[in-house]
Amino acid sequence: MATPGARPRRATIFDVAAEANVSRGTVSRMLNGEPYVSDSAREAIEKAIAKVGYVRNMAARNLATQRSKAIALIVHEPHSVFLEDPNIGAILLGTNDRLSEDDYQLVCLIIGSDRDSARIADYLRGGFVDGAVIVSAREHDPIADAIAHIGLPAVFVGHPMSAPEMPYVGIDNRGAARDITRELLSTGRKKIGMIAAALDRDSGSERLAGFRDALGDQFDENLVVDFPLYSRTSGVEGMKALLDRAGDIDGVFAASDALAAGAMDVLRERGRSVPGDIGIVGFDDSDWAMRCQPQLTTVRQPADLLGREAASMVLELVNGITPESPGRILPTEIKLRGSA
Amino acid sequence: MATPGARPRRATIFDVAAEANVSRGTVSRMLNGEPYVSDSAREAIEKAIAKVGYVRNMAARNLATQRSKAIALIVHEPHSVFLEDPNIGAILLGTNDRLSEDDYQLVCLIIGSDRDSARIADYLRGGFVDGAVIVSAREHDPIADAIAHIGLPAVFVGHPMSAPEMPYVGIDNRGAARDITRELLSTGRKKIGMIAAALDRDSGSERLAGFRDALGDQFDENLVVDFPLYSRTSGVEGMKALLDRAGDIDGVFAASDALAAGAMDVLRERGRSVPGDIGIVGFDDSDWAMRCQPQLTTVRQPADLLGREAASMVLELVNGITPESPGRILPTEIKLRGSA
DNA sequence: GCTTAGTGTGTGAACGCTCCCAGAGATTGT
DNA sequence: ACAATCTCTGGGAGCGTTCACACACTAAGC
Repeated sequence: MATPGARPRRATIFDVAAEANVSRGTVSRMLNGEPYVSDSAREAIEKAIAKVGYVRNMAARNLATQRSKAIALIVHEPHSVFLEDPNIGAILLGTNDRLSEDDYQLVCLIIGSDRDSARIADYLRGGFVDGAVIVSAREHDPIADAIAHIGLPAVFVGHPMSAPEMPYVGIDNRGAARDITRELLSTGRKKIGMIAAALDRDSGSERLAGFRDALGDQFDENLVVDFPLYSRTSGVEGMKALLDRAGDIDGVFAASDALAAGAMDVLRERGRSVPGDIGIVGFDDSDWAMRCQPQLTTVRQPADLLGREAASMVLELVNGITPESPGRILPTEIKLRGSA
Repeated sequence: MATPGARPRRATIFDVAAEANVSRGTVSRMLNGEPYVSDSAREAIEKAIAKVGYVRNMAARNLATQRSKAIALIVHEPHSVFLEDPNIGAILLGTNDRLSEDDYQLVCLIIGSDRDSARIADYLRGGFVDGAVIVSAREHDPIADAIAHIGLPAVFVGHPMSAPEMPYVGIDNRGAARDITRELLSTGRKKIGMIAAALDRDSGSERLAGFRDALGDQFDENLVVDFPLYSRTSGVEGMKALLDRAGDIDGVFAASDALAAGAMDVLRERGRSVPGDIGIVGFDDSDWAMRCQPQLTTVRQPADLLGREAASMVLELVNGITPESPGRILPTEIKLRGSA
């Protein structure tokens, strides 16, 4: 119904060629920065392009070259987490920055529902993108399977347990969790619990493993609670549960800053002082950490660099370079603040 | 330098046609859900598609149809704001949801630098998308100009002052600011200041105008401070400045919740009680509002619906339907909590 | 003066799809 | 029984590129 826009016909490479009195081959070579274009031709083409207002038709180019110069960023999170999790935003920006250096375009695909999953799998198959960066894949993620099946160059942020052979970039969640738990131990805490989350993801289960590593014999399964999401509300629930189980608990490792923030709210409500009565440490160094009172001792993870590195890797894959190692681990850093 | 992937040649519509013993015309009709395809043909084609593993090549389709079934979401914000502002995420998700209902794909384009601007303008011209939703355009935004020039169907979230004739969806910032300021007045405050921000955007300047409306004669220019960004740090600075200018100030309208949160941190530090000594109201009803102590009285704006509505409008435009009114205003709601 | 190599240019043939038209065959109306 | 209509199908043309090849011209090299 009604012609869409009825925009004037766009100028094509033919128009430019005619205007510049050269052939389309020459125009194409010039456009692609290939050698063997004389100065006079170059100049005439530049003038002609400006005159007829030519811009490349990417659909045609994609069809002819069989590539799109676009990379997908696939985020698989329910809406609430997408909004709350600052890491995702930072990864997004890091990826975008790196891709733009090579004139690749980032295309964000958000999986909220199963319906999204199917459509996005089609999209990936459809040749719209040359590669993908996948954030926060779960175990048995249908998208991860689809990508493997299509054979699309892809890099995971985080190390998916269900596809350990795929290229990934991540942090040493286990080591970092171990280190920050030791930090908590070093303040003399005796009864330390953990609010864990997202055990269906590598980050979640590794952080728990690191916690266990640090505690060794002292590890008490009863002092670990876990939740599906790294959210503040889970932190609230988790802290309440821990206090119920052990009123004399004096240290808590929360698997994310948001969890820690929720936990601290509960403690404030119940009149327990932090770090006096109980020490708390988090993970992420997100803006939650700075907003807590006292500010949170936590693990800083370089989210933007994770994005950059993932982008670099996927570009390598797209260009047929096999990375020497399938995974890259970026360093983390403990940020000592007041909460422990 | 190494063949990219060397993936096996993908099945085309020809392969399907051959396998099903029909012509590509019939396959195409079937794929596009057109009438006049016999049941036997349909069945044979379905089998053939499954057998050869066919998926449409979108680049080819786009070239033939001259449309892409994709809509761009253009976010023009420095990185820090992108990460902090919860509205952007909600708009993003709302837009994505609406588009997926019509099987359109959302493509996020983030403008961080000028370099991005140029590349994105090219991208938009390149025929990758059929339309665009633009979030947080500034005055004299180069992208807005580019879009107008290309003639791409576009809808703004917020009402850009430099392009008032463009379709947009927004809220009544001025009215809402007036209402919440009156709320503050109704608690008996006498000396009310405002921490304004982003005056180069409609949201910022309209909120200031609404504040002025509500105060009428009592308006005191000296009690207004303004900042470029709606950020917590601006709120900290702003509150300090206001206290310097008028130590007896007893009410503050912050143009965003993040600003209000910063202001409340300063007040806590200085030992002023909220809402006892001073009443504070914000704007956005973001998660900042719930995290403040006490929780913030604020204006709820339906960010996800803004996204949905913008998506609906751009889909109409793409389909050649001219919206009856150029702009749509969504209702806001005052959330009374404890801060005023 | 004849090959050889290096530059620069033009053109046909894809790329994989949709659109459109011609036409076959079945069904209906008079 | 013949025209008119409706349903379904096949295939040519075109979308705007890139790519590979053929060719023309120039400048050396022997």
